[in-house]
Parts: sequence; C-alpha cells; structure tokens
Amino acid sequence: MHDIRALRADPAAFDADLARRGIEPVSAKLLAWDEERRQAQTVLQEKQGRRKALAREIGTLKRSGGDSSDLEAEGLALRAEMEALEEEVDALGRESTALLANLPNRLDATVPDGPDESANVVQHEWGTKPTFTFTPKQHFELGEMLKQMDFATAAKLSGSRFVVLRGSIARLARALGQFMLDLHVTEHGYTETQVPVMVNDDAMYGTDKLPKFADQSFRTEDGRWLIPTAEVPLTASVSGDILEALALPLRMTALSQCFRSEAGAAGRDVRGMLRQHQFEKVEMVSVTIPEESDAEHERMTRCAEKVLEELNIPYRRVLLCAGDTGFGAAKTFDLEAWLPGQDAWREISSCSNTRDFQARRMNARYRPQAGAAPAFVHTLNGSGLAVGRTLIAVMENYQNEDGSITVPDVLRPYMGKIEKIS
RNA sequence: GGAGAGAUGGCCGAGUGGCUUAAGGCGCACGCUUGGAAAGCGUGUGUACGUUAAUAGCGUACCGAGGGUUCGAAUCCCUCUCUCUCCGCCA
Repeated sequence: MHDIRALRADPAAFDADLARRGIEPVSAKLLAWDEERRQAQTVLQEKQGRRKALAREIGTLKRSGGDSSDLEAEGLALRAEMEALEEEVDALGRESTALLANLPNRLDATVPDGPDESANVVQHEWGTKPTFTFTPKQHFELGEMLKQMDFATAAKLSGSRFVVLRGSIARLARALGQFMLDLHVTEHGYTETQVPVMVNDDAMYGTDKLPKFADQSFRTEDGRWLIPTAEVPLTASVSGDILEALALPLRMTALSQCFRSEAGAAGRDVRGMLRQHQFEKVEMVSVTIPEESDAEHERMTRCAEKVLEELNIPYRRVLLCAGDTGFGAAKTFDLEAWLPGQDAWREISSCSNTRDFQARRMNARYRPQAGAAPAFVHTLNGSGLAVGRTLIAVMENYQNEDGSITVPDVLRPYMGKIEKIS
C-alpha cells in the first residue's frame, strides 16, 4: 500500500517510479479522488458535530420537560443529508483503496531498468562448478534410479506436480530442513517459529498476496488459504502491533510446507521436483526500523548464502531488474544454485526488502522514542532456502557415475553419519 | 458438533438510550513537597483521519468487527469473529 501523502507531495516521482514497472500514470486520478474525498469528509464532520450538539440539546430539553420536536425534525433532516455524504466518502475511499491495493511497491533507486529476467544483474559468483568424467544426470533421473523419488505414485495420489520421497532421499530432505533451521537459529540469531499453514484473508492481504494473486494460492472451502510461503504468517504476526523500538529487529525463521497452484506455469518445469504444488521451505523474516532495512537486507541475503556455502554448492547472487522484481518488493536479490544436470543456474532463494509496503497494508508499527508517534516498520523476507530445490542441487552436484550421491559433510550428522546414498 | 457465559483505554473495572465530554483504581510521565527517597498532593496519559507551517491548537470517528433501529447507541436488534466453562468426538 502506498502513502497518499507521499503521492501528494510528489506525484511526478510516483508515476515515474511505477512507469519502471510498466504501470500507466495514476497519480492524477488518485489525487482528484483524494481531494474530493477530503472535501466531502470535512462537510460530513461538520454535520456530525451538529448532530452531537442537537442530541445533547434534546436530552437537556427532555429532562426539563420542554418541547424538542423542532430539534428532532432538524435531526431527522440532518440524518438524510449525512447518509448521502457518508456514501460518497466511503465510495471515494473504496475506489482509491482498490486502485492502490493493486499497485506494486516503488523500486529502490539501485534496481536496474529492464523488462524481464534477461536484464537482471549478476552481483557475484561463489564456488567452483564440479567437473565430471561422465555426463551428469538430472535429479529426477537420479531419484528414479535410486527408487526413492516416485512421481507416478504421487500422481496416483494427488495429480501432477507432487512427489513421494522414500528412504535416504526422504531423510536427506529432512536433514536439509533441520540443518538450515539450526544454522539460522544458532548462528544467525533468528527465532525458531512454528506457524499455521492455513491463514485468513487479512494475513494474505497484508503480505500483498491478495487481491492480485488469488489464483496463485489454494483456498479452502471454509474461506482460508494454504500459505504460499511462511512469509505470510511470520510477517503478519506483527500486524496491527505497535512494537517497542528496542525490540527491533525481530528475526523469525520457520520450516513449513508451502502450497502454490502454479497457475500459468503449464508446461514449465513439468519434470522433477523443481516446481511443485507443495514444497518445504525455510523462511526468514525480519522486522526492522526504516533506517536499518537496507543493512538487514544484505545481512539476510548473506544468511541464505551461508547455507549454500556450508553445503559447498556453487551459486550466484542476482539483483533483479525492475520488470522482474516482485509486486511487494522494493529490491530483491535472488540466489541461483548451479545445477550440473540441467547445466543451468536455477533460483533457490529470493530475499526482498518490502520497506513499509507490507507494514502499511497490515498496520504494523513501532514507536521511535517514548512518547513519539508510531511509525511503520520495514519488513523483509527471504528463503533460507527452498528445501526441495536445495535437495535437487545437492543431488546433482554430489552425484557419482554409478548414480549414488555423496552426502555433504555438514549433513552427515543428520543422516546417521552415512557418507553415500545408493 | 451441542449448551451456556463473555469481549470496555497499557492493565483492572463501572456503566440497561441523553445527567458519560467512558466513573473509579493500577501503571506510567511531569510538577509540588524532601537533604535524598517513599508516602502524599496536583496535572497529564490512546489510535486514525480532517484542518494547519506545525509532532501546537481545533474538529470528527473509534467501547471485538460489520450492519440496523433512533433526534441521539458502549447501552437496544441482527450477522460474524475470538475467548472462557461444561458435554460429545478426537491425534
């Protein structure tokens, strides 16, 4: 959600910012509605004041046995006028909100221009791509050879874009989740959190998944949503709060199942575990004061990178361009892991600073100093990491010619000390 | 799933249509008092929007949420949400 006051102060800058995302200018329309609404509201407030005075006079008259019929008639007439005005004020507010709720966040000045992922900018690369004396296989070939990754059974149970894992691959997935969670909790200062995977409209709206992306998520029959990411419950946990400045930053992490309908992704990544309706992810969320969110963004991205470094998986950090930056983000770094089987870099994490965009939608604030007026917090979210995709990266990078998979050192404590899956 | 009771400011709590401009208490802040503190006394104490140069004033709204009745609603009516108690079911 945008600050109408910021828009009033500099409408040209507002339109110019959104133009980078290909949005038509809207400030003139919004400002006209805003002007109209404020005028109507002022008149309405005057009438409310008159109503208050009238009611008090009538009360006093009645107690002393006087005749209040003239005043009551005025009150009745006043009510009719106010109903029309109220409707006008509400309607103008609704129209503005409906438009504003569908406008993406303003971009950080450092975000490069560009229409799509082709204009993203690689910031740095880490690690050495493994060399093989054979042609490396894709993860689903390895998984099916091991008979521990079963798409056919998942299809029988649930349909396409689901998987059944068994044996050591299932354990590897569990090990990865535990390892990541432990790393963020014990070394990165995040608070381990277990969250509901079903949430209401407010939580989805506050984290900018509604109204625009309703078709990307699954809705239950009783009107709840299966979370597309633990970002939703973690971030929305501070909705409506006024936090103490001393309590910030808040750092939370959760391992959760995530559910995405993948509408519009028909035909993309249909093979394997890369794009599923259900997957596990370790999510990090930070809530900070505005002055610190840029530093927190870098810190969070480093926390995600650390997971890949500990696992010794080559990756690169990519700064998303204007056209590829998500709806709610002011700036996003993606981490892309090297997948030898695919011979490609694939997204494995996405770390975003939404600044006060989500905080406004969910009314999450803090008090800068004792006695000072509350101000909006900044919220950040990042994957640390997507477990399913990390499983793929481990399998493809650690594969051997015979189809076995060497277990990365840091995961062996979680794998009963076994060194190889075969 | 069934039956019942609730939701009032940071907290406790009064309030069954106008005398409430939400009583009273606790907490907190400031002041007086004191050698210093406690006690005591006094004053203040939320959020949003509008107006404004103003985070000063002034105005309006807000008693779980949303509707309704009324000249007037914390109070009456309807719907919903959440909490608690008992019963049933259940990992």
